[in-house]
Amino acid sequence: MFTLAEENYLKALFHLENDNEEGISTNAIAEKMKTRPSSATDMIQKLAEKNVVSYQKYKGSFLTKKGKFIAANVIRKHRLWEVFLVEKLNFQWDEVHVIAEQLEHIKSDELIKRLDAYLDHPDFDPHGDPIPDINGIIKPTEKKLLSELQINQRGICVGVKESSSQFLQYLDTRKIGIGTTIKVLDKEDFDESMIIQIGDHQLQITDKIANNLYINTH
Amino acid sequence: MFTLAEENYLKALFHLENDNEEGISTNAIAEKMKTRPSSATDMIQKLAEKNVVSYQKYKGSFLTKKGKFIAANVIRKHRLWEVFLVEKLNFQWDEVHVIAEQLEHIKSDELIKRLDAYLDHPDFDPHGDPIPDINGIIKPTEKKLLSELQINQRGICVGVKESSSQFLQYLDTRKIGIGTTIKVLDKEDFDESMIIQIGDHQLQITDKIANNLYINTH
DNA sequence: TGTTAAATTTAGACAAGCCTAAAAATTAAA
DNA sequence: TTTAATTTTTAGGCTTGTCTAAATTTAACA
Repeated sequence: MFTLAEENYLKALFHLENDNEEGISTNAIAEKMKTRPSSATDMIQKLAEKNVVSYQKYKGSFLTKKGKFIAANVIRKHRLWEVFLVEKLNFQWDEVHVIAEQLEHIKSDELIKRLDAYLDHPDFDPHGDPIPDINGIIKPTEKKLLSELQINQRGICVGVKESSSQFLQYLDTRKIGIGTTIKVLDKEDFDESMIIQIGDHQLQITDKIANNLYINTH
Repeated sequence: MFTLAEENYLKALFHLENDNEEGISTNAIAEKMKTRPSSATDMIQKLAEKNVVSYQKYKGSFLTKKGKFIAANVIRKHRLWEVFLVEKLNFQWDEVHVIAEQLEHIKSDELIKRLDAYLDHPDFDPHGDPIPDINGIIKPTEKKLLSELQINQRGICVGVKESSSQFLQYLDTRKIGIGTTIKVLDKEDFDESMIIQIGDHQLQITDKIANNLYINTH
């Protein structure tokens, strides 16, 4: 069994591995966990003892197979709870993260099994991030940034890159959410802004926005 | 803000106060919390520092007004989650306690507000225990034990006294649950067993069962 | 009422997870 | 390639919540 702190470190390692191909540096872990490097060292060494992290002094760390499974399971729970909070309790998608950070640590396989069924086995959380299956497997999705779309191309919004509260609220006020169909009407080479169609209205957006929205074009 | 351990002690004190009119003994607290008396002393002293418990050395403890409010709120969360688990996720009523013990510590007033609304503001949990309102007030209910009913009297099962897993399963297999109407057909003075009517079938029950079921006769 | 017995508290320790300060290893730069 | 900068680890400490063992207070009984 893993403690709350251990689960959070495993989750952090899982997220950091996506970027880095090398072993993850202790400093990077400390930064992600908002602790001191010395604290990260302590915990990494403990997790290595438990065979969920592979660790060599001064060389960085990465998750073992077992570690990946446990981390994916925590992330699975986090994202399922986020779906619950948005779909059933009508939270806005920018309000759910903090609460899901607590709910993800509730220990009961049966609970998650039933919650998953109750939510009709969702594949994505409200931010468009994929929900790992019960074996920790994440289905790869071929999503691209809105900025990569050509004029007249259309697609469905499936997620955001950076989910800051401000950005999510920006999207909400403009009626952009997961599942929203977006069509590129025009692109301006000069400043990389674009004009897009959402439902029956048009909207001009900056490159910053276009670089933060994931689109599934099929 | 209170830690998980602190909340659990407050909850224990709340439950123990119902029985004892006097200050609650340190030993009783330790027994309830399954710790040593010395540990209970430590925690009680800390809670007294925080003004949620009134404590005098060697004299026992009781909750202050503030302590009662916090405890009732934890219990409110526990019972609301139990309703969710049974009503929405189709758990059996004897399976939900352990999970609710974890969920009750999730910190988000908004979450509980929405959960309460989602469950349609229930007054009782699946065991028939009343759910404190947002101010920590528990509506008093005039329930009596099934054993106190007279022949030909009827009432609705509103709760159980001891909710051991065995007992709850005994009730489940005999189709007795919260809301079940029970009518006393006969009482045997000799062994205090009774014959009761449930729906369209009759059942003989021992005094032990009759002393464990709360009935609302109105 | 004096003397056990029981209940309660204090003292000192320990594990988890964090910290600061200092030492050691690695990497970068001159 | 030798020194300086950076990264990482170690050492020692702190808090929370627990424990055991010992001391103290209260209760019980003869």
